[in-house]
Amino acid sequence: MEEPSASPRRVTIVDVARHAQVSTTAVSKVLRNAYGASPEMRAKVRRAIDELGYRPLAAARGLRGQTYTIGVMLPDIRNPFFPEILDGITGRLADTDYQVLLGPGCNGEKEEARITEALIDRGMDGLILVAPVSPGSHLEHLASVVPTVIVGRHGHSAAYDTVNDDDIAGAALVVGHLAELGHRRIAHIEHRETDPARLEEMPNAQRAEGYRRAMRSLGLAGEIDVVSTSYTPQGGLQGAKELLARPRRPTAVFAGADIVAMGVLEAFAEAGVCVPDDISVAGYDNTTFAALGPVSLTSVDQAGREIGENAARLLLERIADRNKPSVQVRLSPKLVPRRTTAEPRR
Amino acid sequence: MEEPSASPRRVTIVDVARHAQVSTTAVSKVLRNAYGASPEMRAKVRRAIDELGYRPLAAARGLRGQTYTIGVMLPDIRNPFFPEILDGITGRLADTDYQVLLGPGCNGEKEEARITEALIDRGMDGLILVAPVSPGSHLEHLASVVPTVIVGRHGHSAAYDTVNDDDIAGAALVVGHLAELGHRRIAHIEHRETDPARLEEMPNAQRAEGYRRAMRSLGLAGEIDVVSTSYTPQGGLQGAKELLARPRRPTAVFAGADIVAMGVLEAFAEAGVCVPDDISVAGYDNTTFAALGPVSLTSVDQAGREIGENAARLLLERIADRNKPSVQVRLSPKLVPRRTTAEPRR
DNA sequence: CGGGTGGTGGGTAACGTTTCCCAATGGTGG
DNA sequence: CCACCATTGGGAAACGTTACCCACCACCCG
Repeated sequence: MEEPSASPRRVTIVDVARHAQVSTTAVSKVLRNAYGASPEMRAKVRRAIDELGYRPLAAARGLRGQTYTIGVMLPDIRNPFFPEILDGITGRLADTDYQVLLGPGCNGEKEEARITEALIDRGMDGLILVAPVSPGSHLEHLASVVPTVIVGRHGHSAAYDTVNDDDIAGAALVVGHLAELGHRRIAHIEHRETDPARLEEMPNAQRAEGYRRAMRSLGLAGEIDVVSTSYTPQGGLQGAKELLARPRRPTAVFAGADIVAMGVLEAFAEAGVCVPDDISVAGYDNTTFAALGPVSLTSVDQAGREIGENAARLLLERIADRNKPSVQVRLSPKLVPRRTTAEPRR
Repeated sequence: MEEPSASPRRVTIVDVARHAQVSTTAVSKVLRNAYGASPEMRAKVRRAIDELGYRPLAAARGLRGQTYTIGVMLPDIRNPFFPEILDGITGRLADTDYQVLLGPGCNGEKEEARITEALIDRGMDGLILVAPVSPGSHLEHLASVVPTVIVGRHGHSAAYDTVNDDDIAGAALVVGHLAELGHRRIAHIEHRETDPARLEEMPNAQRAEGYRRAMRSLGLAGEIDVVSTSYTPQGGLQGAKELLARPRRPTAVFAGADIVAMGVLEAFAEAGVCVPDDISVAGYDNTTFAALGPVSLTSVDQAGREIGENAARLLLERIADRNKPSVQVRLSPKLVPRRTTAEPRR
């Protein structure tokens, strides 16, 4: 009696070698485009590969050489900004042998460490970490084990490359836009940052700092009003409620991220506050959500695709030469004014 | 002269064995909770593992046994419904040794095949495919190679388990709700399905079929009006424009997915059509977007978390026993009425 | 004509883990 | 007291691929 679906043993490099009447070494050389194989040999081996439908097993490759796999970690799969970055990464990697795998959403330092370790254990050739919250020392450690690119986190290291958007400038764009419309009482909702070490490195902290600086430079230092919650719709909801409870309500709210603005808009709708007639609202990230008709949220565009492309490019370069000097790429944000911001009511 | 950051060789099972003064076999047994190790031995080995900070290398494990990795493929990372499923999966797997990795977004059969193959090449112990578009024969092939669970696709097989929501019933909920409000001219925007083989299996086709059946059973067969586009905001935009151009405009639109409804709402806003005063709009999936204040979209809840939990559970069972009979789980949808649906204007 | 030299091809030992076996021990029932 | 068994431990051969090195063959140059 035979197993009904006894999976037929996988085709290996040995089968290919036998079929093509060459050595396994030769097949391996062809697979890796390595030196030492004549054109005729290459053609013969490739034919055998096609005829047998051979596919190299990443696990076995990883034991000696590379797995041709890049691990990507996104902090929050729900934030519609991150898929843009991912598109940029996969786009840049599309015509290489590399394949991207994603670690699933994670929140918190502990979970993040678990996932980065899992990615390393699974033999990733390189890591792209988007807005990681781990302390810099841990990032350095990771980078010493495997080529790494850090996206969306300021502060740099000789061990890894970084790709960033200028969040200080982005915040200034928003504040400038609102001030130009005539607003003075401009409030900001930030993502609470407790760790002093991260205070300078995280984009959320930079946006808050950019807000403060811009307010000061416009002579609005006295109007600075920051609410600390989190970069989630719930954070926006809560922040907006706090602002509505102020004795002197702000006339404009700069939410640190579009998903925060989502919560803000919801809170205002519930409270019967009209946007932009009663209060203007601006977000950050220019997600697809912001562009949407019924929302039409003023936001800041970060060119997520470009960020991802740069990250992938730098990672490939670092995989090729692990000792190359580290690179910092900084891109510039653009304001996208829409219908949630307008002149304040007189 | 020494390398500045010459990555210190990884700790292996051999190091652990030496440190604990036992054989590598013994360490392996402890790692896998296998038979043949006394409690004292286990304690001794575990101590050595902790002291050395040993972590097993998945690639090496995969060569003989398991990699303790589950591959998940989502069709569209931008559709906010899918993270719910993912949460269910990771939740169910949280206190096991298994780790989830995601294949990045894919569209089209070819891309899907590439990613599933890449996941298999990378030694996944099991696959969870969400709403795959590949032909059934390809799914059977995959399932013969590696334990597989198919989510969100009707039609079953002895080779794999399935988890579904009853899309026919869900569509009926929406149509029933709109009819009860007094609507008769209820249109539907579907995701175009060209392949006849998939016509019965894909959720989008089932929703369209459910719409038709519900219309007929309510005596509204003459009012059936289906526009075929795609499950994207752009698809909704285009579909809505087509409907607005009808000589007799519908009074209600049932979009096959919330992201489609996003586009519909945008088109209506642009055209100055008021929702729900002029036209009612309903979606499907009950995404976080639908719940949002300024949107408040009537939708159908699919219990994505529960879907994911079931998928993960079934996959673990199938990994444990590859020859167990296949299981089909079917969950029931729930209507969530919100502010985009109302009585038609007289 | 001897000895480099550059272009080919292959043999073999890793890589880190698990699986398959066998050995030793001590207890147990006939 | 002998066979048998259950328990505990380890040796060694896989798993599929790549890295390292050596052999061979022309060919060219002095």
